[in-house]
Amino acid sequence: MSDNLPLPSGRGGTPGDQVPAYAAMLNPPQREAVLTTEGPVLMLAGAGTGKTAALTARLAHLVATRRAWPSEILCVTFTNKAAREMRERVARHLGSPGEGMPWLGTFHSICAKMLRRHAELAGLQSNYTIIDTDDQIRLLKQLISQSDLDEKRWPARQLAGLIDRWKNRGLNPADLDAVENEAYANGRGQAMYQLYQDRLKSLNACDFGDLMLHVLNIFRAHKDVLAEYQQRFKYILVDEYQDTNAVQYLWLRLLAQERKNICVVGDDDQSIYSWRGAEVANILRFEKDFPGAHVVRLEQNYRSTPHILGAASGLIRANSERHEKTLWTEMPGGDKVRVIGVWDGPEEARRVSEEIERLEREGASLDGIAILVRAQYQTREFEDRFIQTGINYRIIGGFRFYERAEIRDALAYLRVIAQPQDDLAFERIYNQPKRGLGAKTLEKMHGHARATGLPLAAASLQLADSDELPRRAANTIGGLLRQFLAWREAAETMTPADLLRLVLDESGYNDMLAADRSAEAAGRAENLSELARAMEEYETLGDFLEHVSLVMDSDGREDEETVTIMTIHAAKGLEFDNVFCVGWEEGVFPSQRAIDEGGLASLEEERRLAYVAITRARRSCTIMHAANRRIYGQWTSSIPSRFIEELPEEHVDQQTTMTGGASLWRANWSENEDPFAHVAQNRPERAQARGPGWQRAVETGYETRQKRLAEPGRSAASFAAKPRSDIAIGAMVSHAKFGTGCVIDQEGNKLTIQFEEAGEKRVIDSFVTVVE
DNA sequence: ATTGACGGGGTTTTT
DNA sequence: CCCCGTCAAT
Repeated sequence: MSDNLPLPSGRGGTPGDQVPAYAAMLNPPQREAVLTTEGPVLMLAGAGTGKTAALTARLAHLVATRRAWPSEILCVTFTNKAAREMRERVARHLGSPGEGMPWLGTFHSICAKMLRRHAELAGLQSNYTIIDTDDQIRLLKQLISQSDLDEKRWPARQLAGLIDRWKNRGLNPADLDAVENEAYANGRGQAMYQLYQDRLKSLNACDFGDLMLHVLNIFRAHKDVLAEYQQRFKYILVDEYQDTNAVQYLWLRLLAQERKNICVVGDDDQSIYSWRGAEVANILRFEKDFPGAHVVRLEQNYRSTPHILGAASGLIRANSERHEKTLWTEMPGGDKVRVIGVWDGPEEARRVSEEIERLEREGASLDGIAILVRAQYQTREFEDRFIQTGINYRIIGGFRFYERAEIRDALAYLRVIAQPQDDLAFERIYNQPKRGLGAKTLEKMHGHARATGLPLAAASLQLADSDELPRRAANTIGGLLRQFLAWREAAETMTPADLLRLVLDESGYNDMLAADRSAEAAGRAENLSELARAMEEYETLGDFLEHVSLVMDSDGREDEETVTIMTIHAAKGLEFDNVFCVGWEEGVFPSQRAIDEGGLASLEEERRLAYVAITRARRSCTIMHAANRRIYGQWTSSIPSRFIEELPEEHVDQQTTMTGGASLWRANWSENEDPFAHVAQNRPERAQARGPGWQRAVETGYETRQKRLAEPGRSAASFAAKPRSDIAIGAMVSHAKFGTGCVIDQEGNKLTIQFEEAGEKRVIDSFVTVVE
């Protein structure tokens, strides 16, 4: 730290030198990370150690001290959320809102921007389309069947996965070796990859992976372009460096190698995306890549209580490949991490909802509560329970807004307007709404397009003017394409939002929804108006389309307080006062796949995931596991996750409340002979004693049963729900929230009801009354 | 060109 | 178990 910059001393700072606001709140290592501006810097920032604060302060510092203009700093994040947050905080520091930093964004959005400027160097036009996985799969399916391959044997998904991985590694079709080539359809991997790339080019389109790969290719082939960016970016900052993949790493290395002012921030313990191509090795060998790198460790945690931190740290210590870190906190007190064993999944959900109600009574906000699951399917149980008890909840993930069918249809119309070569989009909507065009017509259109080399839409127009098609179909196609011509003209003068409304009207899409009496139609129409509303802030159609594919996320934020249910992956980077980690059982977490395949490495990734989960908690963390769970319809008995056993005993409060007591545990476990056999294998020294987790589970089993029996109404009714005798299928019932409706299915105490207003819902029978 | 029966597959997914 | 995509039948 050789900089002569004002450091805060005491309250006031050195005389005559005002402490910059951005530096005032920083601790010594953070300040070091901010002030070491020149040369490579590796910031190892543990969970909750204020790395975003340090990063934004560094940005502010670079600008405030005139080392660089905002436009000369490249700042890369992984998520739009992170980019947005960074942008806001920097603006606050610099006191200047507005654009400010043109090169702050996600890897993909920055590459998209670069690619727009140099599209021709990648064989594209600058208005290229970015296709999503859905389009990708559809395209690949076409190519596979055209290549006389059996899509059953060689699924498009598999090929898509391979291509994605190749792109993540920076490999073009020509770069594949024989082994890679063999990976698909007996040595046709390379050819199919090449075919796909050619096809994309002719569609003037690229996929997500291409955004990085094309730019990397341009940098490699055009030194002048690379040099321009190397000159421009005086400083480079990278967030979440542990999540970078090979192509991103290569891209960064090219950009940084001239000035070497690159600062990367990350935490190898939070690397949870290796299955998506992220390479922890990037962060582990940064010092080798950039000799003389300055390493700063942020270890003071500002988020969690000592017990939460202790539990998480103890757990992660079981991993082998990592930068050793010692997180500490000045925060006082707090409860131990609670570990609660329950009988089955429904009881788990019930316990969590009871705890949430308790927290509410204690004055906690629902917004500060999160339920973290390993996999999406686990959300179901909680959703059911929260509907029943009326706890506001929201599930993050699942389908995103712009992945819904109606949104994708609308976007397809807009894409065809913006980019007539977009065959994929045209194909999606040529018979949506139904126009009486079928596979036969499509086939002819494709054939003509291939024969003439024209885009699908243009070829169809020609075809419509010939006698190749039945008159009816020809008229329909001709009419549709004339509409597109008109819309394209309208796009010149209209705002994108108005254009969308016009298109939805004139295409008959709105009519189709209006005619649809099903429960979802109203919601779809609502989504489309929301889409139009979201478009209001964009000036051109092109802007909007890029934002949709790259930036738009579906934060349908509501004003009501809600509990958040989400996967651990989705929770990274977030924090909550009270966290419930559920489903900590072998086979669920760690997942069966991680246990079966991938060996130690994937188990360690699961453990990092567990670490991320626990460290989301500020004040309380509760870990749950069930003895029985229904997986794919089969009831299976399960044993507590090995991660529970790895938590340091002094930070854990075991509260197993197993219905039926320890005898049932043993009964369940006996099928598996020795539930902790793996522990014995991995840790010979514990073979006799078993782990503390096991001990705790057995010891507390009985006592809590007594408690349970003394508490009527809390028995494990959850797995013996009896249907109400006064309700049968066909009955008319009334529900306080959803109004009246007709019972269309009855399963135990769960009813599926077709409500007159609210559509089809699943509710619990005790919440309805019989009408008439 | 829309409907029903089957069979297969079913982690995580920032972009 | 349940959702999906594909196929055969109206």
